[in-house]
Amino acid sequence: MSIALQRQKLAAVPNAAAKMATAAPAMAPIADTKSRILDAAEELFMEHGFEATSLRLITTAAAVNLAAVNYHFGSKEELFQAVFTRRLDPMNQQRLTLLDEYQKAVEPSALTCEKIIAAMFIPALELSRDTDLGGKNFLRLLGRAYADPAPFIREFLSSQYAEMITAFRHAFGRALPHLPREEVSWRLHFLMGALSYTLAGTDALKMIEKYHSSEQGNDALLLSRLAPFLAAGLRAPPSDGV
Amino acid sequence: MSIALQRQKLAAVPNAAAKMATAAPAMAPIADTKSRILDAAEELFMEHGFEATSLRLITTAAAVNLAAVNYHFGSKEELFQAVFTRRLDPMNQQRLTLLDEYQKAVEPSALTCEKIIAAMFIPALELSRDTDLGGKNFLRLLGRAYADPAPFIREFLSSQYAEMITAFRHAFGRALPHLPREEVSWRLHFLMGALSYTLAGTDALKMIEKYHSSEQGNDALLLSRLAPFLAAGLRAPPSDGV
DNA sequence: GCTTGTTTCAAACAGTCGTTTGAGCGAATC
DNA sequence: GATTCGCTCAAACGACTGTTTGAAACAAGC
Repeated sequence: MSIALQRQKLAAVPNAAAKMATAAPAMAPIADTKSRILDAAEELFMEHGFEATSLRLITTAAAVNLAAVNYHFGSKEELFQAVFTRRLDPMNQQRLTLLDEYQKAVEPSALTCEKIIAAMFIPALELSRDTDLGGKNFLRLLGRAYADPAPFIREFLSSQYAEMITAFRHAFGRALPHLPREEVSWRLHFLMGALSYTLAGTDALKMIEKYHSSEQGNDALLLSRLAPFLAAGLRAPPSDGV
Repeated sequence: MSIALQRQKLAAVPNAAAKMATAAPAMAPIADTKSRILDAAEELFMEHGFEATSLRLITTAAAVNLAAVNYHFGSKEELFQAVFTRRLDPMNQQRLTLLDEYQKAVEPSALTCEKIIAAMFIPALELSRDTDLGGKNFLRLLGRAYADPAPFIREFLSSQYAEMITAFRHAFGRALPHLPREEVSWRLHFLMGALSYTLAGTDALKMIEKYHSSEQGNDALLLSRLAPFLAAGLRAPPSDGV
């Protein structure tokens, strides 16, 4: 294992350089091995889960050799994490940027709940709209991962989310000054639940198909349903203890 | 496979009779093989998921022979379903009974959203309070299963839930007559999301520990946080399209 | 042309998986 | 007392798992 990792790490920088050099002159539309593996893994992990997806299934779908996964990523677990970082990192960064942008526009007052919710959702929705490569697949995969108790998944996700959650809890705290901080934490928790469940489940997609047969703007529709529901919940009077 | 199933089905009734006969005179506290398997499976499926939990792990934890699972349940999938039916069936039945009871008390007017939410949550909370055998384990397992895309899990769950969901959608429709039926469906969907995420995640338990160090009535506390949030969301003015 | 370094390949590794088998157990039935 | 029935047991089945290996393929640098 350590040998393979050393191999990969040593290879990393020269590999990237070589990729750039060949990518500039040639306009071959076929993705490189690493990307093909990531794409296939994203879809298959979503479909079958982590444990039930074998490397042979992934490498066959990606049309690469079985050993390529261990060569490029080190292990199956590291491949799984790479699938997440590729999309999650930019998405959470975009959320923070958007939140900051909204905040600056209304300074020095606080943002409305609807605005904060939009800052959380729009990057996720844009990702799912980005159909060039399985955005919807990824959101469903993400929703699955939330419920996965595997330690390496939970630790990885909470570290990826820590910064983003902190910023949004702060924003909601400012938007809801009458609410105890503890209550804010709880409601942010419920909000994340409704969000991940909606984005992850196949039910939401079925409902969209049922009521609005494949028209464009499904994601905007989803937001327009979800935002009023959540904003009203956030603004509810605090519970009076037990 | 079919032979094992026939075996099991033929054995079912005489087995139960023998159990009753031996249980009456002897007061042995050790559960029978079938229950021990279900208990161990419930905890281990929750901890590791379906695919990552091997039958050898389950049978070792239950202190029974490896072949006992296939003998008593037919297959690993059928064991998984048996784990769910044991708790889910009574819980959903209790939800319907409670909803009916509440409804009769206020006839002919409609129930409040809070009452309907309580009818959904109290049976779940009572199950988690039932510490004699892993109630909390089961709710977390259930939350995981919601996000699982395995066809046999999804079909099984939606068939188990169909009757309950229909009844509650009807009740919410009566409680919110000004809301379009489509909007009611969406909000029930979001409600289920916040619920399952809260009950399934380890985060909720951590938050309870953080704010209220292991006092009794955690479940009531959870309900008192969740109900106002959800009820306010349900009563929000309908969204005005996109 | 030769060497170096990066990537791909077929093949094998040592395990684990769910399931099946047939022998054996104790208790109930005739 | 012999037989049947429900149940448990150790052992094995073939299939599949993630990972490793050493040899080729290929392009870049001297």
